[in-house]
Amino acid sequence: MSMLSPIPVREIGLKHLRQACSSCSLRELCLPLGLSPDEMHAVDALVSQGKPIKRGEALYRAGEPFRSLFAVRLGFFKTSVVSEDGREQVTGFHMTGDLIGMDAVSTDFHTCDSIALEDSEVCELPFADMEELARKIPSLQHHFYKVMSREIVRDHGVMLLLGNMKAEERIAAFLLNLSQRFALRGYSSSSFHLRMTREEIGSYLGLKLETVSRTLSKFQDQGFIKVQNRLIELIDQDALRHLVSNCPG
Amino acid sequence: MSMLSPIPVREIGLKHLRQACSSCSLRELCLPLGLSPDEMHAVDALVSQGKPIKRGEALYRAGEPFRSLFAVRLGFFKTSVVSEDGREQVTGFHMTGDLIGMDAVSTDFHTCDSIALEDSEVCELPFADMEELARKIPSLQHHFYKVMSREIVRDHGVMLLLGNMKAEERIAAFLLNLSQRFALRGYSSSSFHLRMTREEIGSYLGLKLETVSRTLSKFQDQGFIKVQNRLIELIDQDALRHLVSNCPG
DNA sequence: GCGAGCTGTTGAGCCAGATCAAGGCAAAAC
DNA sequence: GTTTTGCCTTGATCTGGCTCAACAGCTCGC
Repeated sequence: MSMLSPIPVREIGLKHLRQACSSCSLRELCLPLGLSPDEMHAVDALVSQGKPIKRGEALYRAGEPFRSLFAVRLGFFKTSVVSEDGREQVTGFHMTGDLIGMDAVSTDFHTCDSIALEDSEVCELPFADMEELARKIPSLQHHFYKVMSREIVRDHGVMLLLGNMKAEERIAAFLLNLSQRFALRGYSSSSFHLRMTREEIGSYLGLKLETVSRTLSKFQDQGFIKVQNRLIELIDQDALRHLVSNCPG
Repeated sequence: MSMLSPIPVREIGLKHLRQACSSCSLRELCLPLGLSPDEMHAVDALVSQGKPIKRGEALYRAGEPFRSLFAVRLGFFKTSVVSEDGREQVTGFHMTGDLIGMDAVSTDFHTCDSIALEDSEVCELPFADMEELARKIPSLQHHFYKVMSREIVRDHGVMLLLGNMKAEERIAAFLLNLSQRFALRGYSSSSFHLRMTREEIGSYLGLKLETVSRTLSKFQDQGFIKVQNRLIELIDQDALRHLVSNCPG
């Protein structure tokens, strides 16, 4: 809760705080623009809202059968894959409005774990039903193609980061990316709370937690940011941007 | 041409060696199984076959408007993204039967370059038309979701490799992956020709070309493989597999 | 057939980031 | 309110892969 919160709560059932996509302020993040009232209603009928996930709990785990995509309504998730020999790679951090689970379409089983990093709430989009509905609503069909494509593009960006960038550049890029995503959701872009540990940041960026810690301290010494545990304040975003795009030497 | 070649050539037009998906031996790689003859015919009507791309030429480049996905019919491609400051990251190598260009759906512009590493041929799948057809053919709609999802899973695998593995493990994984993909297409899994330079391998794996070269030499010294320029022979696949899954220490 | 580039190999030395180690702090548990 | 536990920071040292450099072998154009 805070700047983003204004999701009007409308009670429909007893068990659920059931709440329609049509009245959700995150609509434009999860769904295509320009749905007619009828179409919107059809979507509402399929999506179940407001499933709570406690901090530390898994929304799903690798190997579980796939049924639904999930939209993060509130909170923060990490997704990660684990190799046979037990090494974890965080593949993404996901916040309000993000759609997750697309990797599971390929095999009908989830291929990664999705863990809540704070108390969260998700909406469930049964994929088979959505696919059927998408056949009647071209923009919905296209939307899902787009969402998956966007994930591919994002992954390519991470590959670029992991394959080419130095520790400082990675961290700077990471902070700027978070900042931008918070801004897009109406939160402050210059001051935010990290939901993940240094180790999780490191796993995502291909670094050890000590390197993450040291680099943040260094940025603080240089006056680029202020770090206080998980509270980050960006003081000089331009300096960070400069680091990301000018480092190659 | 060689073991995979038996695509019967059937002339339809004068300009094109037009050839139907319905009679293409790669069908099961590009298209869903179980299409009816009518459905197959509808697909044939949309897909234009046999566009040749010379070695070194671009199939498309980042920034170009998106119109179609492409199926590699013959040959070998690399795709790569370039950062603002000019660093290249190879995001994938693509061979016969692979579908490429999915990243472009998100913005309607291509986000990466696709370069032929040998003389190649592609089929063009106009995406808007395919989407429309997919509304009438559920399995086709699902197929494209699956293909994109598979790309996401693959990318997560690369992220794991780039984030966690050592040089030797990366190279071993790379060789095994190529081997497996050649096998799937009816080529030898133990002896193949690399279509890419050491530098391109390095870019894909987040290593410098010297490291790639050294590691291949080392594997040869250890008797795991035989290297003769771009010709690779896998002598002891188990040793390579062992490297990939047992290295963490 | 011959020279000019690419492409690949190998060596020597160096450095960014990993590893190992020791504490400190803050929130949760008891 | 104290202990526990997990998370973070910082220092010292080590090393895998990078950098720089020299050269060898192919391939392609002429």
